[in-house]
Amino acid sequence: MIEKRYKDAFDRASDERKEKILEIGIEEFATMGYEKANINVIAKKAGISIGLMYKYFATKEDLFVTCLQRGMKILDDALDEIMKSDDKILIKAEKVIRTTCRHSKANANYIRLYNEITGEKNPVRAQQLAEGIETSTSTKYITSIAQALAKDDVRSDLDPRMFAFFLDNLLMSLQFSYTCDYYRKRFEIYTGVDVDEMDEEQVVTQLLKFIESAFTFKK
Amino acid sequence: MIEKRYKDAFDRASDERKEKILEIGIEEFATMGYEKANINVIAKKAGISIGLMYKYFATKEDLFVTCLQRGMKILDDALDEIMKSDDKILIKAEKVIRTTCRHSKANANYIRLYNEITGEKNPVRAQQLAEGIETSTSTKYITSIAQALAKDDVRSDLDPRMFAFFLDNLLMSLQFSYTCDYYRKRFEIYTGVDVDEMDEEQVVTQLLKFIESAFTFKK
Amino acid sequence: MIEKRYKDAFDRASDERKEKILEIGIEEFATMGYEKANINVIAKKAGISIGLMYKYFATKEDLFVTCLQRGMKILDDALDEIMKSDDKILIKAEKVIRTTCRHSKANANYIRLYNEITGEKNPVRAQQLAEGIETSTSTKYITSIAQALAKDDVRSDLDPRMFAFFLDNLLMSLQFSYTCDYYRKRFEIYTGVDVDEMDEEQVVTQLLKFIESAFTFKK
Amino acid sequence: MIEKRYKDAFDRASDERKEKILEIGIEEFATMGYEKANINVIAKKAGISIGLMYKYFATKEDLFVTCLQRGMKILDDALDEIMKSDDKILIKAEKVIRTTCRHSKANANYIRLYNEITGEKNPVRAQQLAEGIETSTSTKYITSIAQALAKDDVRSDLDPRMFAFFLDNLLMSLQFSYTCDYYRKRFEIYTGVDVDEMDEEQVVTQLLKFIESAFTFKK
DNA sequence: GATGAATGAGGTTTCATTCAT
DNA sequence: GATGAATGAAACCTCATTCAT
Repeated sequence: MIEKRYKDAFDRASDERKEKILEIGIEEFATMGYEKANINVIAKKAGISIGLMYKYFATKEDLFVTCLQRGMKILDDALDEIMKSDDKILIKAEKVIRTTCRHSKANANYIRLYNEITGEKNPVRAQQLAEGIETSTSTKYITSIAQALAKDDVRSDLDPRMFAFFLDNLLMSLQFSYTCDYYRKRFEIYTGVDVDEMDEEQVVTQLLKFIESAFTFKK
Repeated sequence: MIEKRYKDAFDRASDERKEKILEIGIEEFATMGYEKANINVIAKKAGISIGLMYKYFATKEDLFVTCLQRGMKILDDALDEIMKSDDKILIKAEKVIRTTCRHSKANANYIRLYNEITGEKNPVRAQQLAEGIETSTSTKYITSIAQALAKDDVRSDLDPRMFAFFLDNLLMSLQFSYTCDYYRKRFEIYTGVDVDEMDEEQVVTQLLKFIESAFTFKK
Repeated sequence: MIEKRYKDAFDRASDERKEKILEIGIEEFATMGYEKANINVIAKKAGISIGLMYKYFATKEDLFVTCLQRGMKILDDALDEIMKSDDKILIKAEKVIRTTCRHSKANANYIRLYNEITGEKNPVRAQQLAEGIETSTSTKYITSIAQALAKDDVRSDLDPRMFAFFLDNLLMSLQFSYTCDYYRKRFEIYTGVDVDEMDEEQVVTQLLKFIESAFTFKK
Repeated sequence: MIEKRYKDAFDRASDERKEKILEIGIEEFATMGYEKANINVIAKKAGISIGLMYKYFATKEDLFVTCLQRGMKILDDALDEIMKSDDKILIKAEKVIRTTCRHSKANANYIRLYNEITGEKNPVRAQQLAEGIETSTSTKYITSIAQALAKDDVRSDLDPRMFAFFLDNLLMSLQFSYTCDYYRKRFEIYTGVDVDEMDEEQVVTQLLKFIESAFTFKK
């Protein structure tokens, strides 16, 4: 997620304004979806003219990607905090799960934006987005697991990249279950409990048990 | 997914035509997404007039849901086959994973339709869709796991519904990784290999190991 | 209203079927208006196929006109009954007013059809319709008044045709006030009473008084 | 007829443009009728794009109502002028009739719009329209008559509201007879003269005589 | 006589983007 | 820098009418 997708003029805008535009944009894209979100409406809600919006962003897509980048950065920073600690991998895992639950509730719209792009139909855009978003996260997971593997903290017959992949699948699904309408209902159908009523501790404990063997099982 | 979303006239159409319309519809919705899919284009590709299309389906949404129902039925039938066997749960799991891989390749568009609805933003529709689609699958998983639990084939400190939920999260993520552009790239970023080049056996083995403790771990 | 606007096949249909088609047609045109009425819906409600409908009527307009003719004939017959009596003109007037009130309630849909055509925008069609419908009624009024004039029952400085015109204006407005949504509300705004709650006798009395001078005033 | 049915953007348009749009709109709705009038055509004739039309009016119906309001205001203002004078009621009546004739010729399209809504089939809309349009006129008539009644200028056994109602029925019918195709032909059938050839004085005189007793008759 | 599947032109409405001021 | 009026392509949906059976 390196490439900037806004025009120089956006840099020159006041922080307050930048903040507002992205906040409103995230809100709108998250609740309406990319296609149904209306850039004129976003401009109006953000208190700027549509003309100025186009001085800041060349296209609707650019605005969307910039909103997305902002959301992803916040999630990534949180993950960073956890992953750079010296905790044992099992402790890290617990922290990550717990943080995932909390963040999903606190930053629901960022997760919804993320969910939005997982449905991207244009192959080129999908690839670019995936590269920008997944590379950083995956690297952190893979590195952590590889380190644990070196320390013999993890069963040795598991491929660390596959391990990271499965782990992130579970976390991603959990995020969506906290934030996206379809996934929320699905969570309720499976567990019998609305996700907002669900005891967070229960989720953390159960998920940890579920993946326990990957960390501790020795042949 | 009980209620029919097509008009009686559609029942009276030839099987060949029904087939064609749904096939084209699935293709179009899967590749374009719901919003960008164009009913007039679907009608033209299916070789019927737009007027007739509306004799068959009252709205674009009805056509979409009918396409979806068809796709889901096929996936559900396949799952049924596996789940009603007497195999031990670990064998079932292996079969399900393997079938998931195969089906995802063979029926990519059905999975893409499924992916499409996971992004549904309208809460009411999202709930209806989730109920229609997830109930059947979840019931099968939960039942199988509960039976295994009764036979002591599974660690007893795991909630069967949570277990089923985590399991399905992994399978669902796998399906999308085989079929949806964003998830495919993500798969490659994590594993280092394009999903089409990936040895299916490797995926099955690694995923089985990942979830092994859930099935075998005893305190 | 001489010209027949249906095909020969309609004549050959059973009376029951003819009845049904016109009844449903009148109902539909009266409640939906000409433009929004749907000929396919009329056919379905009447229990015949749309194909057969077009065997009976060449166009939607022809069906409408045939429905209209039927409605007008019934109203005209009732008027005939009154006008051919030997009553004094003032008695006739009272009878006509009273009959107008009753008929408007009993045959609301016929009146609504009549109201529908008073808005006809095509000059040629408007003329044809007016000729077909108004000629018969106007002749009756004018003749009656002329006879009364000859007998000196009516003030002599009034033109009988103008007299008839004004009289019919009042009766027509009354009909619409009993049957058409806009006119009904207008009636309530003027009189303060919903037309269904209004005492019929009150209407008859007041209207008779209103036009009294035309009949009795002598210079 | 209080609530505004246009968007703020319409207020900001130049007077010339507002004028043009409403003028063209009135013309189009008056000659084609609501259903057959085409917004795209109106926009084109008014020299603006269809997109801008929808910046001014949210729906076709809103455009129609705004056109209607404009037409009604002009008619209402004219009536105001007459009614607020101190003339005796018989003089007022004469003036109103004469003005009605003139206005109907000069502002035929306004009257045609009015005629259009008297056929409204949707009960809720019909009521709203009637309230917006008839309340003001009826109040003026009823007040004037009640005042005359107090001054004993009018026969006392007539209900002023009924009186006003009958009076307006005659005037309304006259308006339509000058402007709407069906009513014009009907006028000719009754009087034997095309309304454009008819001497206005003759109409005024005859109508005054017709209603004379209401004003002058004493038991 | 009777059916109803089939057509397709045409209408309303949306919204990303441009550009003159 | 900032505005917001203006554009117009494109999408969904309706329905009178035809015609093969």
